[in-house]
Amino acid sequence: MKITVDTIIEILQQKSLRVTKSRLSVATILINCHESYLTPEEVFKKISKDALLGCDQASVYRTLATFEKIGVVHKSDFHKDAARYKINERFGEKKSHKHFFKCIECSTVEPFSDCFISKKEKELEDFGYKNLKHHIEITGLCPSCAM
Amino acid sequence: MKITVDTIIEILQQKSLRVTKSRLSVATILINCHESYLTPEEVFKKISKDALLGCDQASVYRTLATFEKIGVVHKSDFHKDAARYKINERFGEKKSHKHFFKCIECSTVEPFSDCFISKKEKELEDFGYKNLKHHIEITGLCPSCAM
DNA sequence: ATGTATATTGCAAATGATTTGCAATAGCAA
DNA sequence: TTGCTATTGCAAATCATTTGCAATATACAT
Repeated sequence: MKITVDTIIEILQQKSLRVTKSRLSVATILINCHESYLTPEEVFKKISKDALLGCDQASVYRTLATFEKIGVVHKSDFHKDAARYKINERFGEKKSHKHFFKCIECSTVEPFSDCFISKKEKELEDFGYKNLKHHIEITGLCPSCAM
Repeated sequence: MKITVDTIIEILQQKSLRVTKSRLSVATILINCHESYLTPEEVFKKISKDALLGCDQASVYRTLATFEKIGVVHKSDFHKDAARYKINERFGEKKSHKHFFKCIECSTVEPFSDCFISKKEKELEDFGYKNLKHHIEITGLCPSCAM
């Protein structure tokens, strides 16, 4: 099933976590931005712009950490400036992931598709590892910086 | 060839970068710790303990950035708390890389071998990308946290 | 060797993301 | 509605990293 705010409410209740305005606000923003990773600050700004939503910046951080723990979002540490979070589109079904290329000269970050790691994950799962997500970084010089 | 302090001196001169006490100090520490990734702070502390070496903490950061730019070290952004640097054992010959597994519960980080990404890198090289290095992260729950 | 130009350093202060303490508040179960 | 306590908002604290700037050291030409 595709994740919705209602799904998140259910998951919170199931884990005995309270359904609060802060959590609903963060959930709403993440679900409306399903296509991209957002920094905590971006989430906070989007919430602040919406009259129906509201959440303190510190609580955005706390909520994102909670959401990561319960598997609702995927956290990426690749961008050094700030963490990025993205909703797990298909919570409980499939793992979401993204691959990036980062140029060490101009810092351009661009995503690319294709994935060779699923095999490794299956291996780890056999050893008892769970909820695996992966992330591949390739750094180097992009064509324009390489010239 | 295996990299040495002398190799680094040559590379610096070749790039018209000055050979300074700070750079030699950082180079010495990195080469003596070829087995592991070090944070800038760890590099700084090791330098401070050695009577023959010396470098301000800010210069450790500047030097590591310089070394990354000229390809002498590999920088890893995987650990969120601080960046990690490791000497490129075989500068100019082969790319170095490391794969990690990080448990989102206990934060244990453990390396694993095997690499599936070389193919993707070759593809990127055909498009003009250069000096490619890669890094694979798998996060999730390790066996003891998964129980 | 000596002088010169400037890259690099050390120091201290600034930055900026993230975390934390704590009192006030709001979910939720009874 | 009441009571318990998880969660919040606010402000201050943290902590890795960066930066401005004057002092210094390196590399190169004389």
